Amino acid sequence: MPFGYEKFRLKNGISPNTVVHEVQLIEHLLASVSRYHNGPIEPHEIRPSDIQRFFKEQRDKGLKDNTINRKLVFVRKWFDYMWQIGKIPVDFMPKFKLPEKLDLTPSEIDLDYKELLGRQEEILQSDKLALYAKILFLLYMRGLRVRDMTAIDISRVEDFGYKLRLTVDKKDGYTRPLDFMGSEIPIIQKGIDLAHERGTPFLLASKVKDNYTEFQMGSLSDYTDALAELLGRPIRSGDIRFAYVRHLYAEEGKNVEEIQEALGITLESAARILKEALTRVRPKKK
DNA sequence: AGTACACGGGAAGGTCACGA
DNA sequence: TCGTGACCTTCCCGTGTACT
Repeated sequence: MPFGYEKFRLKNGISPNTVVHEVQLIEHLLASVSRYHNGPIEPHEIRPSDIQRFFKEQRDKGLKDNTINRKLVFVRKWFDYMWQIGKIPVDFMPKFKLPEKLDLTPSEIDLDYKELLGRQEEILQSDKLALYAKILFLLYMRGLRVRDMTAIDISRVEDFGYKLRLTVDKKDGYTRPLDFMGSEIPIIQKGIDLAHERGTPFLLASKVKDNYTEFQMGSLSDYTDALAELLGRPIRSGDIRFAYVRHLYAEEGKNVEEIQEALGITLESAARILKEALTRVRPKKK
């Protein structure tokens, strides 16, 4: 809405979800500045001090540095657009600095992959957990990112008898083989059967207006909450992903190339993730 | 190698349909 | 009509990758 920004962003292929947040932030900013000046303000009248004040307000609300940083980026982006379309004569945002430096260092991950693995059987056999919760657990444990879980195609399954292989086409174009063995097989098989029954190609599906579509993000918490309760710890794909990579390296002795292969990512990504995994993940010491 | 950036993950909580 | 599960919305913010 702010001066055609929404359309502009959408036209540039930015996902609607993101645009909504960007626009919202800009609207908040404009409202805040106008409130302070006791009346509507034109974009070219906005001063760096207005931005400073806005972010002080944001900070006082208790927002984390990362959020501040992200919002700062949104504001920058909008100013650049406003400058491009000639609505403001000068764009001061590239030089804009907040009074305090933002702390963007990621937190430590307190997670022992081996311990989690030790509880897998309990999860798979639990009669308290829905099928999807069990399938999700298996996917999480393989270090999948959620966005790669939501559209797993069951037609890409191979049955080797002793193992079931699902080939996942990831959103970034790479593919990722997932092998399931032993007691994992009946769980995945049930998921595949259910998908067939529902007439959908997705291992995990959601019903939207009487049609089964790819899994909806919002349903995720139903299952991860149940898992979290049983395990007594939150289930976050990022954390488990890092713990998994650390496990592959430190416990299974895999090298970077093998990790790259296992995750279906580039070598650079594998190296970076491994580095971060080794610095951030703290498995329990007994 | 460090920083900037794009945008997707996920927590919280709401709504709605359905069966007991 | 109450509980439950499936789906949906909103908002905060962390992660992966591109850029310099």
